[in-house]
Amino acid sequence: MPVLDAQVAITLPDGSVRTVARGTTAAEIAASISKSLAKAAIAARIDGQLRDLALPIEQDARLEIVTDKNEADALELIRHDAAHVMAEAVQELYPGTQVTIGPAIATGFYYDFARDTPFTPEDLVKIEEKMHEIVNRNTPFTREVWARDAAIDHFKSIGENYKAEIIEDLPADQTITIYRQGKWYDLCRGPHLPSTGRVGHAFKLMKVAGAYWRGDSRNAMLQRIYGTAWRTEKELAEHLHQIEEAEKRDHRKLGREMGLFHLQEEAAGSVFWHPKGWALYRALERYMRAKLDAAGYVEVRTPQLYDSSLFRASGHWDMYGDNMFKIRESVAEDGTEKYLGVKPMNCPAHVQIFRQGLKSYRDLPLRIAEFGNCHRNEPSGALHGILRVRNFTQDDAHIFCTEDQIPTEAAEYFKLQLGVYKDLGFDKIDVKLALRPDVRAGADSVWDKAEQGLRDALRANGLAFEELPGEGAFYGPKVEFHLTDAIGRSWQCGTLQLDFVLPERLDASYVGQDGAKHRPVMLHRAILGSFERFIGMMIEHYAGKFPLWLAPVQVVVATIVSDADAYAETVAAACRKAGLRVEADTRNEKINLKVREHSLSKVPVMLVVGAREAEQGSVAIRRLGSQQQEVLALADAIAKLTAEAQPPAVSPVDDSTDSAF
RNA sequence: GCUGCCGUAGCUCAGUCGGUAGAGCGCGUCCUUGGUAAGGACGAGGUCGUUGGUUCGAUUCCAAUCGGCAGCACCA
Repeated sequence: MPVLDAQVAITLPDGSVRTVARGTTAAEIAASISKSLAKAAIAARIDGQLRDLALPIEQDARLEIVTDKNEADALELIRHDAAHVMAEAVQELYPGTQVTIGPAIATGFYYDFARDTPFTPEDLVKIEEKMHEIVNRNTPFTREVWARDAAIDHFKSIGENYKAEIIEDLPADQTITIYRQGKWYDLCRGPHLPSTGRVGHAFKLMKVAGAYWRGDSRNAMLQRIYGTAWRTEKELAEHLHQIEEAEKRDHRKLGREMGLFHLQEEAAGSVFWHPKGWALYRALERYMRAKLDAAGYVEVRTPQLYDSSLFRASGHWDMYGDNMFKIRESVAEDGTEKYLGVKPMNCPAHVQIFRQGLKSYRDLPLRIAEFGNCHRNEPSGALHGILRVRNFTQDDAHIFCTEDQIPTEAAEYFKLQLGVYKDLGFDKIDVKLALRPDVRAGADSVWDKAEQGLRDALRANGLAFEELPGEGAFYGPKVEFHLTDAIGRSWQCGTLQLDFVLPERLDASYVGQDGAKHRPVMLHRAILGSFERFIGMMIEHYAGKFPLWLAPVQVVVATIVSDADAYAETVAAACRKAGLRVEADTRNEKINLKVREHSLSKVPVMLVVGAREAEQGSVAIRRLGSQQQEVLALADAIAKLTAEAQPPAVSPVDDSTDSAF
């Protein structure tokens, strides 16, 4: 056994080294540095690991004293401890409730409880009060190491079966630690703050909802209480304010207020696009079509209904049959039923187009695009406004190419896609690579190749990415593009999927230079994802205030006096002729009201006309959000607005694109 | 799909301890012609999500069902 030094060397962040007795705690070292640091200390970072202040240091180490200035660490600790405080509060108020897990999350924490009676909003108020009480008690968190079997037996004996189960499933070499706060204690890996008082009072319980034990829908449903917690009351207030701001942007609310679309129960999960919403949709579609044309895609249109045999062959019938809309077409005399399926994606259809006629390597890459209208029978609980619907249109395309062409095609796609996101107002994009799922088609060697292919393509294009094991599609890995919106929320939109499996299953082939048949590779790709979802997201991103080229109504001509009505119609007609989406507001209302209403409905430009403008043949331009007005001659105003309303840098349509059929 | 909550006028909501309902905004008509974020008066509008049950009587109580909201699960 090696002889242990009685002293250990502690390296502080400033590079200085202190020699202290073995077993000295970080708290003691902080105290030796300064009184104020000892007071501010909430945890320690020992060799990069966040640990308890009270943990004895047994060997040479780098040490950083964590205070609430270290935002990420402080929030993590406060939230995690708030979860413990909440669990204590719940068990104190509602004996018999079992605790399970309670982690810190992005803006707060939650704890899952097993209890037969549902928690009510009134219960949350009581729990919150009790939490404040526990924080005021300021009892220290203390760490204990328990023997595994003893811990299991103990938790079973007090009826905490979920806890016992958690311990049973911990790796054999894991130290079982228990944290105590006064009379209450919980199995926990730690670390924790020095005492409950350090949690502070900047927390609030937000909601209670169901959550499956271990996230598996086959398991019992627990009750999850969510809370938010911050370092200061100010941070808490800011967060609550941000939630209110997000609610104001809700696309369901704005969609109604702006007259864009509606949903109704007779067509749950499908969108009724109103004229204004459809104008927006068409503007986006027109832009996308021009981008695809310029990028050498060919556009197609494929059927909605297919014999089930196609989806059986592709694998979708088995994988996703429960979420497909199926129609029984006939029953044969022997009882055999024949089914049709409404297409839930476009890939098998595009393979059918590829398969028409013999394809040569000279035809590749073949980029088949479709604004593909799909139906998926999403579970009722999944539906959400127009963000998650049962009928949607993908900006879908499948690139049939050779393996050699993958890097170039991927690069072209990245370029196209990042340009589109930029044009649409998004410049923060996170890239993720979703790897093979447990249930999948295709041999592992094929998956190795596909995954590596995407990694290579991402690296070659300088895109940093995070890997997500198990998240890929059943036929191939996928690159996901997550956009960050104006208020910092993340939305998964585009994907690029590399697929060696479907061409095989649906027997797609081309004749190579060697005269033999070869399998093409398929790249599945979408930039927006679906128009419905993307538009919903854009409504929230822009808070309804779209750039001029996308705005559902670009211009409103508003009259001040009814004597200007005829002139207003002239102005509106001229705008319309120039291609602007325009409305004339000649109602017998005051200009104040008109300005207010059109401002609230986010119309970017108002052309105000009164007797003076009618007389001079001019318009007073008033921009949304500005009090300024600019009086211009009608022709000048139209020229100016028309120029501004141009969609961003769309190259002209290239009609010479080779068609393979 | 699961858990919880909810479904009253176009919208936001109040109300009925069981006796068929109200407000504001919006809408219509009229007055007002007003220069950049709400001018005024009057009026119309609801079989209280649907179906069934309990009851003399249900929008109110119960059940089922459909839909919505939050979260979970799912998301080719």
